[in-house]
Amino acid sequence: MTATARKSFHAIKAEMARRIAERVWAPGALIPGEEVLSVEFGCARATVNRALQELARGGVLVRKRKAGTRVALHPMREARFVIPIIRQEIETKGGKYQFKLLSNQVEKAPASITQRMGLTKGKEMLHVRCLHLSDGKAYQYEDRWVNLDAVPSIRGETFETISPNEWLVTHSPFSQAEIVFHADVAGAEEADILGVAEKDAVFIVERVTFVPQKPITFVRMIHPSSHRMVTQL
Amino acid sequence: MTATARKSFHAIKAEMARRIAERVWAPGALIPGEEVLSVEFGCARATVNRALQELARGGVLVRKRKAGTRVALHPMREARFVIPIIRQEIETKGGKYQFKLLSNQVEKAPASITQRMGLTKGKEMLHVRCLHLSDGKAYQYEDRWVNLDAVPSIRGETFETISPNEWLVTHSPFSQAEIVFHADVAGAEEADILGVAEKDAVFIVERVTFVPQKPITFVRMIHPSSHRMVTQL
DNA sequence: GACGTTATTATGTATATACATATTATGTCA
DNA sequence: TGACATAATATGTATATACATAATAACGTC
Repeated sequence: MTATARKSFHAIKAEMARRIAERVWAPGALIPGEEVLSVEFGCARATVNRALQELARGGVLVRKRKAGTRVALHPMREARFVIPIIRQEIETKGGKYQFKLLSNQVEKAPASITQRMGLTKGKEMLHVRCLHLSDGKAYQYEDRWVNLDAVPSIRGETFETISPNEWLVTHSPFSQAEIVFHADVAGAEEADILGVAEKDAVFIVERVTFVPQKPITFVRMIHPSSHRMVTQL
Repeated sequence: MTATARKSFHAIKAEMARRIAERVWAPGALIPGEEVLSVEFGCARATVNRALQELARGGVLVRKRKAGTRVALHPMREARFVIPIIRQEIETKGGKYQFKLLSNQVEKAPASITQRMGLTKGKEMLHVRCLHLSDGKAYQYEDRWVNLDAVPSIRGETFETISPNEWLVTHSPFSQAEIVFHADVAGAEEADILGVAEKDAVFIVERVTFVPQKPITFVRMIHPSSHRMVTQL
């Protein structure tokens, strides 16, 4: 008991999660303070604190100084999913990854893009379009605009061996992003590229990445309706 | 300096995040050890450890015992979104929430449902369908199946004042869930209920919740194509 | 009783220390 | 040289202690 039985915060966290799941600690109820729990679990307060903080960050507990800790009334639990680079995503699913460059040129960006990135209308940007395939089948159509002021060195890149996705990941810093998911019907061009029927449903992910005050890239990723985005919690 | 300048792990984390974002610490590079960093930042190793651990959990760092800490080569950053209860989601967006119960009865569940939940084929389950509205406009069509063995007390509920969503959140435990997002075209019934054209795109979220070994509920939530799911990271 | 001040209290964070654990590097022996 | 035991090392975790901070409760004044 003195040697082996050092309680880890993992065990304590799990036990507390169990109590919440099984309603030993009901939603909205105030749970014992850290001091009390540390005595109950036979460990230091810091250990209980770590367990409680992690649960609070997961959204199942709500903590307030002086007021104490209570079980979240509406467990607005957070779903977390990883946003891997597309090649990894495909290879993880067991597919053979390939990509096809469709176009790569500097153009005046349409208002819908510049507005989204907070840039001046009609700005010249790099426009790259490519198709990512899994086992030879269209998996994602990527339509990307890159702010050349932020990443000037991308200008000469041919993207023959590396996708714009990976190039940016390894060559450009970024610290913030906004991601939007939605559904739409495929336009004529999209349908043609993805090899689906026009007006078929598509799953769209749009992402703007930037460092503070400086937009880097806007990308619109379009998946056929067979695509599933899955997460566990 | 002695009193005020106690470095918080927040500040250290931010500084390290900056170094990663600005490529002072390049992708794949090994960064200094905790001991070294604690000297540099003038704080305890535990403080550096906490900052490093949080960054590692966010996916921008990869840590391995003995091997050290390095900047993630492919920042598989995780997007985290909160899954609030639908009423909160609508009210947060500034809409007036209402819901309409469409049906509520015990039926034999179709194979697609029982299979998804790991239950025996043809099992009797509670089938509840309802429509959530924002400012009077269809926002989400909810089609739910509840395992009566897991939540027997739901049998008598009329859902006149509370939605099945909220009822379950407050009356049923759950510890795990699987969530799937995808796009599809609206079927005739869905289109009718949501008030959109048939074959229009819809955004679908499906969720199975369960406690270990015991499925609780399967819900299919269908949004019109105007729906946007947004997250920042 | 309304209102502002002060005490109290639970959580939040920092620190020094100690030991645990995983993994790599090294050294020894056949 | 190769296999295997051993040492070295960076991170992982626990603990006691101390102080910071936010929010409530208690109190006293007007």
